[in-house]
Amino acid sequence: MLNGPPSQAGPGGPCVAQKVKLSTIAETLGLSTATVSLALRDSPLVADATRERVKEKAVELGYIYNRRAASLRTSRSGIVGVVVHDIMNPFYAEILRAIETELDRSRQTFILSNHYDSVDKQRNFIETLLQLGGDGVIMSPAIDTPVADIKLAEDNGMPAILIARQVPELDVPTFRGDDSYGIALATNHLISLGHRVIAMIGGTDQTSTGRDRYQGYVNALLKAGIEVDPGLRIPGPRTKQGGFEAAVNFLSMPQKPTAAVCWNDLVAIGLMNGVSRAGLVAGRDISVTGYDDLEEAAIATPALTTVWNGQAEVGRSAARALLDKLNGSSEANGLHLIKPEMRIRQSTAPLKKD
Amino acid sequence: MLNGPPSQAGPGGPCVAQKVKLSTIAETLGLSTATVSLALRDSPLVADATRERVKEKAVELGYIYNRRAASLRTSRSGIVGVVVHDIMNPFYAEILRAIETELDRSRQTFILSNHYDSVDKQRNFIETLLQLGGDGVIMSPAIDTPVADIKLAEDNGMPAILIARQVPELDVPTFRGDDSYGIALATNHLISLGHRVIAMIGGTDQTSTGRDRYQGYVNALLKAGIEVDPGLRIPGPRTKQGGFEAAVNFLSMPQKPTAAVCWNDLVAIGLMNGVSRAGLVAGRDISVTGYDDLEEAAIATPALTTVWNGQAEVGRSAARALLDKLNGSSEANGLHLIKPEMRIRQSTAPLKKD
DNA sequence: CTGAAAGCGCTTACAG
DNA sequence: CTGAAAGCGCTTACAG
Repeated sequence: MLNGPPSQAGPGGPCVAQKVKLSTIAETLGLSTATVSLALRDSPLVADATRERVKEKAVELGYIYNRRAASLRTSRSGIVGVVVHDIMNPFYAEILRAIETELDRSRQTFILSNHYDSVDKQRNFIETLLQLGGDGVIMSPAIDTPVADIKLAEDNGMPAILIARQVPELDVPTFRGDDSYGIALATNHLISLGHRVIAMIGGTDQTSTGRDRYQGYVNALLKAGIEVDPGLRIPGPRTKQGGFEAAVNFLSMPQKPTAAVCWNDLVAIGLMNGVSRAGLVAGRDISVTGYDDLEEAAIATPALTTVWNGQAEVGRSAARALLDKLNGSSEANGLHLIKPEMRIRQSTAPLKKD
Repeated sequence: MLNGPPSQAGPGGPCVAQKVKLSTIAETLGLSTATVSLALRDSPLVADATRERVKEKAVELGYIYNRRAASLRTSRSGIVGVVVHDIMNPFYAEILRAIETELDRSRQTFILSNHYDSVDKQRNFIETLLQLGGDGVIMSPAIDTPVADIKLAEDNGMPAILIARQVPELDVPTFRGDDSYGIALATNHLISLGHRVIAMIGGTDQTSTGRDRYQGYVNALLKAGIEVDPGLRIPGPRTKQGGFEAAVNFLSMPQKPTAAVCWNDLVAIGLMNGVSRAGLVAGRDISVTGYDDLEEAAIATPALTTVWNGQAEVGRSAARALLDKLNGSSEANGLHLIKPEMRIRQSTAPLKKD
């Protein structure tokens, strides 16, 4: 009992039988927990030699910092929540990638969730995040998100940043593309190629994005003196499947559209696949534009003419705005529109006169 | 000071100036925190009437449960970590969707991360998860994951479940498809269509999956008495881009392959896009098989012949295995192989005799 | 430069 | 059925 080997130094290095905590290190080294705590966080208050001793011992003992305990004390958790419609959608995935890169740099952990446009699922996520003491939340709000749900976060000290979509009457920082302008770019491009009967495929009026994009299409037509025919609109899911299924409908329209403005790249690719089952090739028999300029757009066949929508920029800006807010500044309130740009590839071509 | 209105009951309902905690509810109601705590968690120890009063007051005050405090006490956090190569890859996204569904049911929060095959990023994630007191981790291990990194989790009471990939000499529950068997299905399918010069596109030997798939392809050829030509293999990224770029290489092979077994659906779709730029159509001029049966495979053009790889099943089983472990049972150790199945569509066709 | 002590907001025995 | 008290593992003033 008296001179046996110290039980800590078992064979095999950092073998954690009893949980190692700050106080374990403190006792082993004959220091106070205060000093150990400061040393581990590189406080200049601690002597260099002491800091080294502490850090070495921490590694040796396999110490694991308990962030729950720390954040209970400091009320900063290092957790940021991100909730979007569906991370499987490459549009959001590209945004997330940029957010991840930015948050990693600040050593924030991020918690991800889909809401699939369920307001309940979204509120649930916000509540969980609050319970975990989340520092902030970046969200692409679900359709019909009540202002109260965002306020819930903000009132409890968890700032919110909005991406891709907007909630009316809310002054939180919001980053998204200028949809109305962007879709007009695509529509104008088709008009300049001689097209006059242009369908609009995909999307709904339930989101601000959906309304803006339809409006942009309508405006561009009107400006060119082309009559707007609501029958040329096929609303629907914003997915490849949605575009694929719209193809039959598109091809059987009595107005015989020669071009399609699609809600996004996914719909456009699906539509191109669909019409090609009928032997038609985009860029030859019909013209198709996408929206977003996903990484995939350039390697689609034919390569997709589309509108760059700045996913990476949206993600990066949103993350930075949040980090800024966490550090006390808050200049970023309000709407930040990113200017879309045309990307002309092979899926559009001049109208052939019969 | 004496008979002003109580400061809690400000106008506008649950307006949280001071942070509302358990003790706030307790004081307001003249109860102890113990009783309030039990009431909120539906303990049968508490009288029904008391429970109702507590719950109503909690809502009224806008109380937010502090999970950090609770988990500091109970050492269960309700957090599960999930780390995969890249959530933007639909293969993983489909697995994640199943995991999410399963964990939601048990009210576990999940934290997601990509490791992009960086062992450091992966270890970092595991450490963060430990610091947050994660209950468990589901991972598709990065290439060359050291056993020690998994042990780090397990030794600190955080069980690990492996998906899609394996770490040698590790007995943790592992769920994946039977790659060697599955790729043989695809190869045999092409052989039965008369193909003899069959290329293998994409993948590397650095993952167990990569080795298994190449081996399955080799085995199928040998069994059919076809000589294996290593020159017919084009290793590469497992992405659409990778398949797209392999097309040139594939078309210029001196052996003139008539078919391609692709590492996965993404590579296959990329390859089909690539060869179609040269005017060749899969299912007519060449035959192409994919692997995974992503949702996208069925709507590709041409619809992709592929191998169902059970993503949803992998995700569901992994999540259940983890939940079981957290509840004390641990029968699921070791490897669980899911049997792949052939899905024949339009991208493969009988060899045309010239 | 280091230590003693209080406290973050819960839950858990233990009493009654 | 309810309450008083200790403790989870940190950090933060405050002393020295």
